[in-house]
This record gives sequence, structure tokens and C-alpha cells, in this order.
Amino acid sequence: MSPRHSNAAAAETRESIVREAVQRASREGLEALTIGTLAAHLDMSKAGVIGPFGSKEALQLAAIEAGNEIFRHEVWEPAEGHDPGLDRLTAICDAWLAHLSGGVFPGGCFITAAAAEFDGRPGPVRDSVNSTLALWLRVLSREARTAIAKGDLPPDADPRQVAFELNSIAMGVNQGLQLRSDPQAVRHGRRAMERVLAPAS
Amino acid sequence: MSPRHSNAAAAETRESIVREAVQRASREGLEALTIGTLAAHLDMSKAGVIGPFGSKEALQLAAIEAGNEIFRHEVWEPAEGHDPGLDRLTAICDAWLAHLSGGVFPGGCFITAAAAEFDGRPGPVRDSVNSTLALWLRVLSREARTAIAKGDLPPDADPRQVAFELNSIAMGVNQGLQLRSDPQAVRHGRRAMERVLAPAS
DNA sequence: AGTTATAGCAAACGATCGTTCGCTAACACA
DNA sequence: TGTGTTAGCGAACGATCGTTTGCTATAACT
Repeated sequence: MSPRHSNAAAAETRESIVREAVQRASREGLEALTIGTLAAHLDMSKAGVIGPFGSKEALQLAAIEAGNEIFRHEVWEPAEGHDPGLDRLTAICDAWLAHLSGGVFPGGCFITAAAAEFDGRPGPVRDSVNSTLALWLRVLSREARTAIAKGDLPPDADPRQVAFELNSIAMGVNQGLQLRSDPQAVRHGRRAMERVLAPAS
Repeated sequence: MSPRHSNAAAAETRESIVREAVQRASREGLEALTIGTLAAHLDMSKAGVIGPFGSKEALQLAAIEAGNEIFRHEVWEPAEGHDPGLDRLTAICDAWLAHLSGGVFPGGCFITAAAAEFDGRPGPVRDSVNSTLALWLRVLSREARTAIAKGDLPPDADPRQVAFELNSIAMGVNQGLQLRSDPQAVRHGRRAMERVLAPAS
């Protein structure tokens, strides 16, 4: 089943395809991804682009995984070193806002865009986006729960409510930056996040 | 230039096309709209569908306008009778949540979906979505400003911050309902909106 | 009744979509 | 050096995209 000789060059091409796909998809959307234009921008043939994946859908799934990995690296890893709870939550928010405004994805948050695009289209792509987002919300609410247990958030706070609000704010920031080019978007997001994470008084 | 005889039947078919387009676009997206499938579901020819508009882009713009009209009727009009300020803002939020969970658009909030889809694609469609959303945010912040002036919101509150947060929450509710099928989405949204609109203590 | 304008259909247009098929060049192993 | 494997190209596939072009009915006005 598995190839006897694993070729490093092949994996490298595959990565470059996924990288280009993620960049383009963040701007145009996952469904607007086209094998032809992808091939043209990579100076490859269409067959060479679709080959390592087998189908466009498989390429989309690979792009989602890669985008998710970038998000983890940009938002979760910087916060990983902080103490669980409120400290880590604020670190996440800082990294999150920096990520949204940092231009890593030219078209804004990859997962948010994919979520909006596929929320009405059943299938593997939607399932993948859904589970990715669900995992992230669980991470957020887990940290919120720890913060409550530590007394850094009000005892009557709801961890999942906190996660919901932080995620909503991030979506608002993303929209403000990408669609409305609002220079105040990050400031509004930061203020809103601070209010959600206001320590128990 | 203008036709000497305005035909009522023509306008009627045009409306039915736009109606079907809005429904489908809320599920699949504005760009995934296809003249062919649209024609098949309307029992019309492709030429008959595209005829009254001239181009697919014009049809998309018409769909945006119609979706905007539905949103106004569903969210703004029920609140119009209330006193300007906090009273009207809470009425808007009530109607907004009812609209999001009411299934008027089978694929969730039309404008939000279009905003996410076109935020990275310059052109008339993006411009239309942008101005629609900007107008709505202005409405929200105007009411917030009135509420502050009346003393129903803290004097140091920022009207545009309130508008940003309410809009973000609505996006979160929409995502929760459409993508994650979260039965708690509306409850989370209501709690978050109540916190944003908490009267000055 | 005769004339005119129009709504909408059937059919076809070139372009582009995702995918498949042979083939070739390059590399790994003996 | 000879042999086998594979990455990737060039070309073509049928399907479908948005759009255009005659044409035919219907309906309105004189």
C-alpha cells in the first residue's frame, strides 16, 4: 500500500500547492478555488496540481488543515506558555487580534471565511470546518472555566458564553478589517474583549 | 428610453426570480448562484431568467437589494414604533434574534453571508454589501447615541463600539445556528446583547 | 381588425470547469 | 549501467458556465 520510496520532492510540491491554495482561498473563498488558475500561478499543469490530492474537494480539505495549522501557530502557540485561565485567555486575545490584522491571510481569517461559505452546504468540507471551529471553542471555554475556578472571572460566568462572545468579537474584527477597511476595528475588538474578560470586581 | 407600456406581468416574473435567487443565495452563496439551476427551479429558460437583468452581476445586486429589504422589514420595522434610544435598541435586538432563528433565509443572514463571501473581491457587489452594512451600523450607533444622551447607557459609552458589538454578536448567533446547529446560540446572543445594553447603574 | 411592442423560449456560442489518460524525463536501487 | 518507480506535463474529455441570437406567442393600442 504505502510507497516503498518516499520522495521528498513530491511532498515539497504538495506543500507549495497547499500554501498557494490557502492564500487564494482566504481571498476568493474555498469554492472559488480553481485548478486552472492555481496551476497558472504555480507554473504547473492542471494535472500536476490535482494529482497529489485526487480531487478538488481533497485539496480543499488539505487547505483547511493547513489554514488551521497556521491559526494554531499564530494564535494558540504564543499563548501556550502562559498560565492556564485568564492569563492565557488574554494572551490568546492579543495574539488573535495581531493575527487578524497581521495580514498572514491576505483575505482575512481563513476558518471564519470557510465557515460562512460552507455553513449551508452539507459535506466533508463543512464537517471539517465545523469540527475545527468546535475544537477552538472548546479550548476557549476550557480556559474560561479555569479562569472562573481561579476566581479571575465572576463565579456566575458561563465558560461557553465567554467563548461565544470572544469568537463573535473576532468575527466582527475580521469583517471590519476585510470588508469595511475600518481602522478602528482592532480597537473596538480589543475593548470588547477586555469587557468580556473583565476580572471579578 | 423608458418603455411606453409598463407590463405588470414582467415585473412579477422579475420578482419571482429575485425571490428564488435570494433563497438559494442564502444557502449556497451569491457566487454559487447559477442561471441554469435557477431557471430549472423556476421552470423557465436560462434566457428568461437572465433577461430582465442583463447579467449575473445585476441579478446578484438585485438579490442583495431584496435581501436588504427583507432584513429591514423583519428587523427595523418592528422596532420603528419604539422610542428612539435604548427602548428601540432592545426592540431591534429582539427582532434581530427572532429573524436569525426564524428561518426566513434558509441559509442564515443574507447580508452576513454576502459580506463574508465578497470581502476580498473588489467590485460592485462588494461595494453594495459594504454600503448596506455601513448604513445598518450607522443606524445602530445612532440609536446608541440617543440612549447615551437620554442617560440609558453610561455616559462614557462609545456609540460605534455598541454598534460593533451588537453586530458581532449577531454574526456569532448566525454562525452558531447555521454551521454548528447550536441550540444555545440564541440564548448566548441574547445574554451578550443584554450585557452590551446594560443600563447605566 | 390590424399593427406594434414585448415576454420568454429553444438553441447555440465560446470559455472554462474538474478530471482522466498516455507519456516522458528524472531519480532510486541493483 | 541497467531496471523499475514515480512526479509531473500536454492534451483531451464531457459537463456546465454566462451570454447572445433569432423567433413565437401574447397582449396592448389605434
